Amino acid sequence: MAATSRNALDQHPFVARLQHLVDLKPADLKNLDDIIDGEVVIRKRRDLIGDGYEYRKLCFVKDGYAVRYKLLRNGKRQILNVILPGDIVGLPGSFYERAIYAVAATADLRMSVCSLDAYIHLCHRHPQFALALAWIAVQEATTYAEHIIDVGRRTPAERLSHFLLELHARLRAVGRAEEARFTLPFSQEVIADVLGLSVPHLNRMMQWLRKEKLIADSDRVIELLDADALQTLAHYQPQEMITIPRLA
Amino acid sequence: MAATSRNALDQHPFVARLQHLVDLKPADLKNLDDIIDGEVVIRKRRDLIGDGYEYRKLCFVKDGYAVRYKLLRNGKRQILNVILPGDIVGLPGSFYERAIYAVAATADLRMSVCSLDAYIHLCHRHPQFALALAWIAVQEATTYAEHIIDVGRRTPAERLSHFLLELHARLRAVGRAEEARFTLPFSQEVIADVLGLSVPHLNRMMQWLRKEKLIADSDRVIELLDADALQTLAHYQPQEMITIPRLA
DNA sequence: CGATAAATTGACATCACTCAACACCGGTGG
DNA sequence: CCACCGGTGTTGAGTGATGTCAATTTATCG
Repeated sequence: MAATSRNALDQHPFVARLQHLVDLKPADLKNLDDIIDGEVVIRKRRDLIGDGYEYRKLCFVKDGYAVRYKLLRNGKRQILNVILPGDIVGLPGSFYERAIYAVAATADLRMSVCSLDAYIHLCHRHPQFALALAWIAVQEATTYAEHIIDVGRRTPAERLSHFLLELHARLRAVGRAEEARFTLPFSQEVIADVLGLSVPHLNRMMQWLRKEKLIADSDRVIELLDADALQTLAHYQPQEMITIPRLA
Repeated sequence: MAATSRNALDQHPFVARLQHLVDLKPADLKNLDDIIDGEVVIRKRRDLIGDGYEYRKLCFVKDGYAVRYKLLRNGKRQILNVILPGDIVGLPGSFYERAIYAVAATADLRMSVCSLDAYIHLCHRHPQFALALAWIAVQEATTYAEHIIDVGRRTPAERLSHFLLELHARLRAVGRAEEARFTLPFSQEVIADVLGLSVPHLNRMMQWLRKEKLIADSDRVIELLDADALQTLAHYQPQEMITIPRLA
């Protein structure tokens, strides 16, 4: 796989994301490409990591969508975050003795896979990959932090607005959304489980946003009619991460 | 400060935590010690990082307690997590253009401070520090993830149980708790803002746990009377992180 | 065109919030 | 030594938001 093409990773949304954080030279990309074991495809509605299983890989999502979640005894499900192109599957699961959360594809998923060991080996030789990993983990933690605020203290309408804005920003960062419009890759059931709401109530909030002329949607295409008002409502503020300083 | 004693960091709870993750030699500790700028003390009830300020330091908590939080327009506060000895202040704040969350001491706080730049410089020379940072960020993300499940899908009683169990485990890891007993370093107002509950309701849940003989408490000393039942109730499961693999 | 998933609607019950008031404690200054 | 005060914990009454549990319509996909 490492040799399918000279620049196998060039189009990879994960690489695009990395290059936002740190300056990578072609040689670095080659190093990364060398530890990729291959490509994996997971069909929609399939579980890819089961809660409690041992897993020790990193998967860089090339295309498709998934959710990381936990199922409780009473049948309730909490989705921790949605996984988009450019994200890593296996974080945090691969860093624990056994995976603590499950991951399920919500749309056919294509990923480049490498073993965690190989990646860490690479980190020892090229510390910028270790720093990149740290940066991405911090970013992940920040996404989770906003999510805590959502379910803890934002009203349902605020939560939904916040979710839509953040999703839009993340999709836009990997070229999957237009200026004020994007295709929702998730069902209302999924979104309800992200936001800790019941499906009927989520549906009502969706209608409310439409009634208030904040969004319009048909099928799964969302249009942000008044992004400013949405941002105010949601207490949303875009967060600019610093880039990784170069060696002095 | 770097030279106050030959082993200035020996007793440091952050170092204890590091050594759980990776094998550090005395020379490594010396390297870490060398970039420490000094020690800082923050008095109880003082804000140490303000939301929106630029901050570019890492503070390793030696002693004391704090909370990381966000204030919303309507006056509501969501606490993202509680900060204990061994934790890092400045994560994730220092990785963004401007801090996104505020941090306030809830008890007098002593910390060793270094600049983020210096730490990253160290990472380039000694990649295991970069990996350690990644590991800690992943750990942070995991704590946040459990917190999402708390506020999203656990009932108030389950949340509180989960919080107490997790706090106990984290305190125990740094020698601040006994087998089944610990001193709660936070007021009910703080805990309510952690768990997304109102103070009166949190209070009632506390009473319920007492009534059910799951905990006993006087002053701020909590006794876990039936840890098994608490764990079941809370869907709590201890999470074992893997250690950072050594270079082959 | 049938089958399955997704979105929508409505009636109803209840959990948890709001807004009080009050008890208790330790410290502090008169 | 006592009065005051802020912080903390506790209690109660009332209510509205949000979940539950359907039924029903609409989309999607073989």
